Amino acid sequence: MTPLPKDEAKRKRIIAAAIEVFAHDGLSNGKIATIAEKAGIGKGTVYEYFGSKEDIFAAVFKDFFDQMMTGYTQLIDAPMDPVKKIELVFDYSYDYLDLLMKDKHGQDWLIFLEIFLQGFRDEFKGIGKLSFSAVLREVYDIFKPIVEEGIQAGVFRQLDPDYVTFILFTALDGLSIHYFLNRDHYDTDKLKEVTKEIFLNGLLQPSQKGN
Amino acid sequence: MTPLPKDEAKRKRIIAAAIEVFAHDGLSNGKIATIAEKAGIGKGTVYEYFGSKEDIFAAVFKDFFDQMMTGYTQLIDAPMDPVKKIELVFDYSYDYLDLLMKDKHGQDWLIFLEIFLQGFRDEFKGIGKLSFSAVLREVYDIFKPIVEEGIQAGVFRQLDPDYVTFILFTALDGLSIHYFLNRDHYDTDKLKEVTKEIFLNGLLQPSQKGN
Amino acid sequence: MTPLPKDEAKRKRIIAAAIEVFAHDGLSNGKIATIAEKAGIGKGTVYEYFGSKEDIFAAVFKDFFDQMMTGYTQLIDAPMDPVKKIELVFDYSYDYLDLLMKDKHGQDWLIFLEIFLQGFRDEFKGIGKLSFSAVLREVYDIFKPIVEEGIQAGVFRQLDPDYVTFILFTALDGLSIHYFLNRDHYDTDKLKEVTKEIFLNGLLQPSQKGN
Amino acid sequence: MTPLPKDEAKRKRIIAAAIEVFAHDGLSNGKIATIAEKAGIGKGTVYEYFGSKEDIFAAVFKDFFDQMMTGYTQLIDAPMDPVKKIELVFDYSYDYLDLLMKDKHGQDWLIFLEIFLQGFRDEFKGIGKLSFSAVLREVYDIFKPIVEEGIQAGVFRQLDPDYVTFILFTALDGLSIHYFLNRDHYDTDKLKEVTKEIFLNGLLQPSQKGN
DNA sequence: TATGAATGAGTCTTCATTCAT
DNA sequence: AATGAATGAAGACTCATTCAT
Repeated sequence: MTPLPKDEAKRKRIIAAAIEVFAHDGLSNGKIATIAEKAGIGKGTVYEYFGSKEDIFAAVFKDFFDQMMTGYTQLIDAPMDPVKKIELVFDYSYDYLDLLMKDKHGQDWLIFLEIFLQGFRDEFKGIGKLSFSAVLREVYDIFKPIVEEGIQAGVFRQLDPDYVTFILFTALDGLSIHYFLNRDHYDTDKLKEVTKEIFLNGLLQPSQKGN
Repeated sequence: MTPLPKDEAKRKRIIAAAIEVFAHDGLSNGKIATIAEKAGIGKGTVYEYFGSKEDIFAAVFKDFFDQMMTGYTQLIDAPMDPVKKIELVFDYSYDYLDLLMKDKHGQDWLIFLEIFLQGFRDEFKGIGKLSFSAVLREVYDIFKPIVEEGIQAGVFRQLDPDYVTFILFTALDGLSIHYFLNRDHYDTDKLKEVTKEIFLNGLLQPSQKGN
Repeated sequence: MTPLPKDEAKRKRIIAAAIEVFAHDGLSNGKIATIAEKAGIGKGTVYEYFGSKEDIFAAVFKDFFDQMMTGYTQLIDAPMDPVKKIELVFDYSYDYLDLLMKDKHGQDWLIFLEIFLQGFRDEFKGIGKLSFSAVLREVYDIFKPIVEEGIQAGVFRQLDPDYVTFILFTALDGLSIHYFLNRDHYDTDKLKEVTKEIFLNGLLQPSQKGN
Repeated sequence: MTPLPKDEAKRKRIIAAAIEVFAHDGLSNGKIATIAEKAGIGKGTVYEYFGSKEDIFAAVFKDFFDQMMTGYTQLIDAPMDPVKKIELVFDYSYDYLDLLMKDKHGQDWLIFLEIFLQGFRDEFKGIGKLSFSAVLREVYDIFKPIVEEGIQAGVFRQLDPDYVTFILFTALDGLSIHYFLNRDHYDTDKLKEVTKEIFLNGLLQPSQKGN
């Protein structure tokens, strides 16, 4: 169904255009015609690279997802003590969003949520091809090694690592979204400090305090 | 344009139907005709109560928002020490979602996000009538008194209450969404415990530990 | 799927317009927009009466079919000796086409063939909802009683009535189509005479000749 | 526009592919891309051999027409008495269709009708390049010599040969189409017998009976 | 006040055809 | 001569909204 990509650069251009258009107009309101125009190609050409609008959603999602995860996995895979990693993870979340927003189309990030929502609904109805909840759990698991390492080293409180990971990542997710929506109203450095103060103290063994 | 509702019960029925329909089909795919049918009225009648589909979005949003906030404000206004309040706020978040999901249409909650997204996009484009970021900051502020009280009483760490509030609420928001999407995979009581363990320790003065 | 007809007269008007349009432009090339325009209604209204273009094909087919068959069945059900009936059936075929062609849109008749062709192809592919070969055999059977009566009365040759019926009707069908395509080149009365001369002599017992 | 074919074998392959595709999908739904693929060539190459889709229709029509007529003309040109010829013509019609249907793509025959229909419509609108009614009359005329010979020899009834020819051929055409659509329901040999019984008796002088 | 028939702007998608390689 | 990537005109169908009853 989905045709094989002939020209990878053009495919990227379509995805970039799609992100812009969907971010500006919404998933439903974003028109294929606009995407084509913005990508500088004919309307029909879009269908040489993607089988349908929905396929574009999927590609956009994957693009965003991969890009975002790359940063985290690099952090997590680095040889470093878990406390430092946690700090970096939090810092990175803010920095990544700042980096995004420096870009002309930083707010494009929001369609990630919209695609996710739609995908989740489809999954719920049994229509979806992708299990978004499974994707989610995969994401949590990326952070689990840090937590496990910290707990095993006796640096973090002795809590169930699955639960701690869930709480950490999802809190971080909430933080990110709202920071994204409100970044003008907060000082990033101060926010970073307070965030780390709260989460590290929440996480660390009492004896470790003073860190 | 939007005529005053003559029959408040019917208006409620339309909103309820709209929530169901939008939750199942999405904001764009949800049809006025389906809403009318589910509400047991004629298609044209919907327009006697709402000026447009977008007005229904707004009404649905307000309905959800008010309902959700009511619970929190009751907690917050109660005479109680701030530590206890924070605990209750976290517990309530999980309980509220559990309560929602017991209902046949628990997942309807998700459209809240979708409406928010659309509203935010409109705001960004300067089209929106409502400032969703202002709404957001109002929400944060609901929680600020607890934080301020705790800090002033010397029970919470001496941090900027605005920042603490932001972090607390937005973390809670992330927690809630992901709990909603994954509640089958976690034991609620255990999750409550670990959540409170982390956040309270993150919040409380070292001397208060053991509380 | 197919909505219930609200206004039977309007439904008829749509069918009439569809016949005209399809006859002029072909099944595939005939546009819903043109049909609507010719019927004096909006494009969307067509879909209030028919679920899809294909549904219109079916309705047009049924309309034609019923109309054509009505004439034949009246003939066949009349109390009359079989020889006379056969004569009338042949005469009627020519007369009916002449009648059609007197009408401004006589050539519209041709789409009957096209719908039939498409339906038959769909049946072949297992897609079709209607079995066109079954319809065909039903049609043959309408004529069988005349043949059976003539054979039993000893007026027609002693041949298998199923085969005689098939040959008679299908020959008549070929005659009709070609007459339709070439009527300007033949004198109808003379054609009627020769047709009857050949078919009656082919059908009648030798002793009956001179009839 | 239509370039001269360079490779006659390839041209034939395209026509063969086109027949298959059109027969399976219909004239409008049959795609050039599918034809090219089935012919084992590139899409663009089709246009090296045919100027347009419509040109392919014409080529397909001609191919079919020539093939079908070849059989008849061979029969008709053979030195043989007219009664025998008529018998052979009828037999041949059934045999030819049986032969076609033994082939994997026997039903491809139907597109002949569809092309004819479209051509006739174009002729009616004054667009067509070919006069399909003229083609038709040419076909009738192929059979006329047999009829004339039989009448002149006093073997056939003394009727206008033009009319007899028209009736014979068009009846034969109807017979063929319906036989094609229903051949599973009839015994071919029996059908041949009854057909000849009826048509020969209809045609022959009474004194010739028993022939 | 309630209705639902009518509407047409709007959008995805298809595919014959072109043309640079 | 052969190709297939690119194209955009075209068309079925949807659905929010209107308005006569």
